[in-house]
Amino acid sequence: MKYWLVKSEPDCFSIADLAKSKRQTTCWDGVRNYQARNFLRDEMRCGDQVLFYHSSCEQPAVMGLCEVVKEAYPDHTAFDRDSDHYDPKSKQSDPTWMMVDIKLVRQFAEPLPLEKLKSVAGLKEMELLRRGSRLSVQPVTRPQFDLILKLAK
DNA sequence: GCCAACGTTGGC
DNA sequence: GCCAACGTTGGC
Repeated sequence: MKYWLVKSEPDCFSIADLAKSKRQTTCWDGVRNYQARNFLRDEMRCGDQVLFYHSSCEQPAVMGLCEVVKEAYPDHTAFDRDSDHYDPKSKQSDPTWMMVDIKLVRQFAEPLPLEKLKSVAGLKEMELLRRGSRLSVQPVTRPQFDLILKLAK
């Protein structure tokens, strides 16, 4: 099993929005970065555990835990002229962009702020904390993942 | 294939 | 709103 962290701007789609979604499940659309796409497409498997992170907001934080419930399939928003994520270069016959479905497992009782993560010795190597890191879908190691769940209690 | 210009991300 | 870091684009 693998472990991941995905970023979302809460103004756009928050963990509360996920909690309100049908079956507490959403398609993770709009990823338009090749490295992130490759993780989604090539490595994410059903049952993988996913940390849900709020970015570009007042308090950037890990908000809860999700899991992958559907593996990669074409991101239809890339074909939609009216979508913010429209990409004319992605063709139905050969889709450039993919998405997975994730389901909420549980929201943390308290957000686990970025500021806190920075102070934890065992998380020094996290991709999230790397200077200039912008990956919106990123792998998390098992020890990092376990530590974050422990901190979230 | 290089690299400057530009656009985006995301913390602060 | 600022700005550093990064990714992409496109001329050459």
